This record gives sequence, C-alpha cells and structure tokens, in this order.
Amino acid sequence: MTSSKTDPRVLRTRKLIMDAFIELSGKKEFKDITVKDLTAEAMINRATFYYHFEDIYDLLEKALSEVLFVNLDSHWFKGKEPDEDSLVRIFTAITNFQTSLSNRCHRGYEDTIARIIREQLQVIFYQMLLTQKNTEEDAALNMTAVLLSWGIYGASVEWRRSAREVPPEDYIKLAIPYLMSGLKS
Amino acid sequence: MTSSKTDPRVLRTRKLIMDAFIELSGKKEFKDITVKDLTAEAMINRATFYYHFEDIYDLLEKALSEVLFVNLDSHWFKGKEPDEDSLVRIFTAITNFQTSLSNRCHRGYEDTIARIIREQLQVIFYQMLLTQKNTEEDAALNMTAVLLSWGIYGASVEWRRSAREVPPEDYIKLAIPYLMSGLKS
DNA sequence: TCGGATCTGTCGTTTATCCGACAAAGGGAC
DNA sequence: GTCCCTTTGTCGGATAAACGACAGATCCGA
Repeated sequence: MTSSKTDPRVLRTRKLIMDAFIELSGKKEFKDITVKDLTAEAMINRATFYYHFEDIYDLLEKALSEVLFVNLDSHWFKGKEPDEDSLVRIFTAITNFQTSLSNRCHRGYEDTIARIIREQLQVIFYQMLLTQKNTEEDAALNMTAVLLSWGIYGASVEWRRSAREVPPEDYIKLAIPYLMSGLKS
Repeated sequence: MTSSKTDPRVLRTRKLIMDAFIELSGKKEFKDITVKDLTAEAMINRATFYYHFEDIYDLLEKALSEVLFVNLDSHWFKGKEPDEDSLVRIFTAITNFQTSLSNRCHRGYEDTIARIIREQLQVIFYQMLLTQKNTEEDAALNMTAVLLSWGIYGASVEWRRSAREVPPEDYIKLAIPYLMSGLKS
C-alpha cells in the first residue's frame, strides 16, 4: 500500500522509546525528563534517539499522537460517516484519553497536548467527510474538519470543567442534533 | 572487573528473546515453540536468534539458568557458609522455582531442567564451601558440592512426590541435622 | 559573577541486526 | 510411498544502532 516497509529495528526502537516515555511520565513531570533518562530506560543509545526524533518535544508530540490514535481506533472510523454514533465514540475516546493523561503530570504542556488532539481529530473528520462528499469541495471539507475538531475538543474541555457530573456520552448527545442537522445539508 | 563491556544491543536482544520465551512458555508447550514464533514475539530477526543461541535447546538452558539464578539470589549466598539457614533458603527457592515451572508445561524436558538446576546448585555450593576451606582441597570441595546439589535436588523431587503436604522449610529441616554434623567434620 | 557539572545536538567509525535466499530436514495429508 | 508446506540453520551484502568525542547551552551553588 503506502509502505516501502520500514526496518523492524526502527519500529522496535520507536516502541522502546515510547514505552520508556510512558513509564517515565508516570514518575516525573515532563519538564524533568531528559533524553539521557529516556534512553537509559529504553536501553538505547542517546544518539539513536536523535536518529528518530528532533528533540524531546518532538517525541511528546509523536507519542501523544500515537496513544491518541490507538484510543481513537482510527481504522474503525475510516469509511464511516460522521453520524451520531461516530461522534459519541470519538468524544468518549478523547475524554478517556485526557483523563488518563491528567494522571501523568504534563502540567505546563496543556496547549501542546490540546493542539495534538485537535490535529488528530481534524485528520479523522476529514477522512470521514471524504466518504460522503466529492473531492472538488476539498477546501470546504477541510474547513468543516477544522470546525468539528475544535468543537468536539472544546466540548471535552467544558465537560471536564463541569466536574464530569454527566457521563460523556450523555453530555455530547445534547449537542449532536444541532450538528447533525447542519451536516446533512 | 571481568568485562570488556558487551554491546548494549546484545544485552537488549538477549533480554527480548528471554522475555519472549517466558511469555510463549505460558501459552504453549516447549516442543511447540518454534524459533519463528520466538523471534516474532521478540521483534527480532530470525538470523539474530542464531547469532546468540545455538538452537532452541540452548536457549532453554540459558533461560532456565538465568531464571533460577535470580530465584536463588546468588549474590546473597556468596560468602555465606552452608549453614541451616542457607540450606533452607536454597531448598525453598528451588521448590518455588519448580512449582512455577510446572505451570508452564515443559513436559518431556524434566531431565534437562533437572540437570540445569543441579549444575546451578553445584556452583553455588562450591562457592560457599570455598569460604570455609582452603583451595588445596579443591577436588574434595567439588565432590561435596556435587553431593549436596544432588541431595538437595533429590529432596525437592521427594517433597513434590509427597504431594506437598508439609511446607518445604519443615521438610528440609528434618534432614539438615545429619548433613550439618557431617559438614563440620 | 564565576566555575563545575550536566545536558544537548552532531559527527565519523565500528558493529549488531536485518534481509532475502538457499539447501536440507521434518511432518501431515492423500 | 509421493507431494506440499513449514521449519531449520547458514550465508553475503545492506543498514540501523552503538561508541566516544566534541562544542555550545543551561543550570546551580559558591
């Protein structure tokens, strides 16, 4: 398909680094994690880290994207339309994701994390929209994806701010009818 | 000390293989584990396996030695005399080890496993005996270590055969007085 | 403000690992 | 028995990862 088969050593090393990052994130704050720490935990050489990532912020970005990607189970959404069911699943996935993140002390990087989540959502929404519209409206689809990603993300912020009194699926269902009527036009 | 520092890749790869072996041992019998299975689980190339081990029996041997070594906490015994406390600890360690092994379905390789355990015990007893005797009696010490390793191992076989009605520490304590009186001469 | 220490990125060289292919040996199914 | 398929070891050539050294950045206590 896409791939000219990436070297297994690369996949393995990336996984080792990611796992080490997750592990260390549980022990100390992001700002206190050094590349040396990471590579020691991952059992790889420091130079090898720079072979795969620009710096530790690049790692943060890619690691979060990957975790979020798995949480969102992107394959499941590919080819689906953005119906109520999909939106509920996406919303609960990212609220779960953020809840698990808040245990991990990434204070001071909320902005970065938020951006990563929105970018990931945007990609997924764009792919979903592609299945029901033709590609000539590309710019419009992209814009819609942007709006949806910000909207859903914002809803998750508000949900957390509301002290999580309502289950996320109930919370998002309130807004969905309005969204859906617009999307079908 | 000893080392001209083995390459970290070697240590990492060995660990990956060992872990994969432990993992697979829980799922299927030893005879059904292929090198291909192992290397897939370990995320390494099949050729790399043969770089580290002669074949899968070689792996069995080294993996068991390592697990047993950890169980026996060899560092703890180094420099100790073979007193009652040490013997009880060793005996309970290997009975624990074998109990955990019996969950892992290595049927058909009891002989190999038994040999590995005895060899490991022999090394440990020899080191312990060295601390109280001088090296001129080397052959005698070695012979004593052999006897002790077979004796303790045999006791563990009998203990398991007795349906484990008595706690291992009580079981071995029955025999120890006779051993000790002999050892001190 | 200075100095020591640690961390960061980068480089050229060496080495462990990957790949793909190979012959040989086993193990079912028929 | 004969096929077919999988596993086993082994090889030479390609490549990712390790090493150790380096200059510059950053931090922190004196």
